[in-house]
Amino acid sequence: MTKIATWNVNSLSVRLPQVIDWLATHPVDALCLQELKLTDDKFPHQALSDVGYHSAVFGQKTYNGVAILSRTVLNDVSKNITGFADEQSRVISATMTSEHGNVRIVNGYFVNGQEPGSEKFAYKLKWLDGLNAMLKSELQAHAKLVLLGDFNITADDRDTYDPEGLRETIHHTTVERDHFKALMALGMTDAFRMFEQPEKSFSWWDYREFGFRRNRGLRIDHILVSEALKSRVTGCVIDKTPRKNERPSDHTPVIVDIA
DNA sequence: ATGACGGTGTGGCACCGA
Repeated sequence: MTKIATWNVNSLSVRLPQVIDWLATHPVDALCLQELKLTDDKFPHQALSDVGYHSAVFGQKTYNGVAILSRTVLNDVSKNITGFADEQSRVISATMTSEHGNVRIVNGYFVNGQEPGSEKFAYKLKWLDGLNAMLKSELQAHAKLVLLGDFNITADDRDTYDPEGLRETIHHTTVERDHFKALMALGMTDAFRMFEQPEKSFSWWDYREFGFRRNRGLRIDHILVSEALKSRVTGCVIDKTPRKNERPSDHTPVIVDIA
């Protein structure tokens, strides 16, 4: 069994103790992090190595920053989207060795986009096009591939607490969902939806207005698996428990099991 | 229509996230 997880930690400096606690109870083979909000030189390699993880890191000051933690050595690490000039540290890819042979991991902190029609929204769509192009070539090189992270997109109306009220707002627009579908069209499957799931399953809740307590959330953290892995996927769950911690991240981990 | 909460960097707040 190989377990791979994703978690937007919203500052690794603040959340490191929670990450280490979580790994103790959920000793996944790989954990992909987003929103490190720290530079490479501040990354806690030693603390994570002490609990058995190698790390590949692409950090940035204040914003963004992504990393892959793995029990086995990570090879062929690449940063950002090939062929897409980006000032922001949003993607890190690496190959992990597993019982299934090599598995390519593409870990992304997708652009938020702020508001449809804004410059940031235009950047989000261009970024998604760039990622799509990169994924196409990654899939040609690596049949067994996982694309995961904070997508900042709800895949459909099941992924939001208020489908009608939030229709065509950020994370909910048709054009964002079309870009999500375009990634799936490359041969990727949303692992979470391969299985029956509780209604109103979310991976993010606003800090404000008791968002978590009222389950006013979104499912925007996703794990997509390639065709070659799909038949081996035996489960995919959201672990809400870290959202109950003191000083939690606003996101919570998602885990996929590959038999 | 706005802000609400939390993180960062810097500064007595502004900016950003989703």
